[in-house]
Amino acid sequence: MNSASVWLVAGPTACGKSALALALATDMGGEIVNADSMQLYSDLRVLTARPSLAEEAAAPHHLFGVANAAEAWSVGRWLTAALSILDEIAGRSRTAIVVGGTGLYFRALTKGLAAIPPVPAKVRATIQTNYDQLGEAEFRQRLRAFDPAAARRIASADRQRLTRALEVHTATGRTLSDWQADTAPRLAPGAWSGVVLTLPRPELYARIEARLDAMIANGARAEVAALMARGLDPRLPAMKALGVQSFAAELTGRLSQGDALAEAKAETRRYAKRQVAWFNHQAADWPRADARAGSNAIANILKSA
RNA sequence: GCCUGGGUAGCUCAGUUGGUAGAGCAGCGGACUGAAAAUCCGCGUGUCGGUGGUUCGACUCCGCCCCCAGGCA
Repeated sequence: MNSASVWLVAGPTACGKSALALALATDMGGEIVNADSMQLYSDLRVLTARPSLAEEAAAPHHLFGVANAAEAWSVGRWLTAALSILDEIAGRSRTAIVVGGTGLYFRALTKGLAAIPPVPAKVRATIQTNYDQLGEAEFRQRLRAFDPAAARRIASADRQRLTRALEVHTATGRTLSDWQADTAPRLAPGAWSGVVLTLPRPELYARIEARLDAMIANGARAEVAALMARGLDPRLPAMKALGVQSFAAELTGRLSQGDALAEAKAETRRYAKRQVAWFNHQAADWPRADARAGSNAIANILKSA
C-alpha cells in the first residue's frame, strides 16, 4: 500500500464505532469499509445496527448489506472482498476507514489468514456425520492421527474447531496446523494504523440496553419475522445474529415480549465482553481511545501511530 | 395495635435432627486462523435483617427490635 492510509477502528458493540467512522470519513474525505460479520447481510439492518440510508449517503460505505442471509459468508470471503476494496480506495488516494467489531476480520487483515482452499460441502457433511457417530473422544483420537498439534490445542467440546481441523486435512491432504503455520499478513505492517475504542463497562451496558430498546422501537421484530418467514437453514450465519433466536422465540410464543428482549440484551452484553477480551489480548499493541473522545482526538491517534 | 408468613449471592429461591451455606438466572475472567454477533473453557461473588442469650459450636433454638407481604381490626 502507498502513502494513502488505512485506518482500522475496532471496539465492542454499541460503543459508537459507526458514528465515529462517519465523522472521520467526512472530516478526512475517507471511505468506510465494514468489518462486522453481521452487517454484511442485507436482511437485518435494524437488528445489526447497520448505518442508515442517510448515514450511508454522507460518505462512501463499502461491504454493508452486500450479502443475502441465505448465503454463508466467512472471514475468507470478507478478506478477499475487503482487500480489493482497499485497493480501489488507495487508487483514489483516499483514506480507508475499516470499522467493525469482528476481531477475527482485523486479525485476518493484519496477521493474515492461511490460504486454505474452500472445503467441499460433501466433505464437511461427511465429517459432521463422523463426529456424530464417533463422539468427541474418538473423533479427537482420529484427528490426533493426522494432526496431533490440533488435537492437543483444541479445547474440549469445541466441535466447531475439531471438525474444521479434520475437514481441512481430508479436503487438502495437509493439516490445519501446517496451513496455519504458513500465514502472512495481508496488509503490510507499516501500511495501517489501528485503534481500539474503549468504554467503562457500566457505560457500555447502558448503551446496549438503550440500543436494544431502540431496535424494538424501530421494527426489529418485523425484521426477524420477515427473516423467519423465509424458512432458511438455522445454521446459516445470519440466523445467528444476536437477537434473532430470542425474537423468533417470541413470535412463536415460546418467550414473552419482556423475556425475549431481556434475553437479547443479556446475549449482547456477553458478546461485548467477548469482544473486549479479544481486543485486550489479540490487539494488545493497538492504541486505545475512549469511545467518547471526539473524532479529532481519535484521528490524531491514528495519524501518529 | 393484634395475628400469620417472610427477611440467606445483584435477582428468584433452597438449606436435612445446631457443625460458618448452594441452585437457576444475572455477573466476572479466559481461549480464539474460513460459522467469529460463531464455538468453547473456567469462577459463587455472602456481616445468612439487627441485637442479646442458650451452646464447645447458631443461618438453624429462645428473647427483644427493625423491615416487607397478607389477614384481623
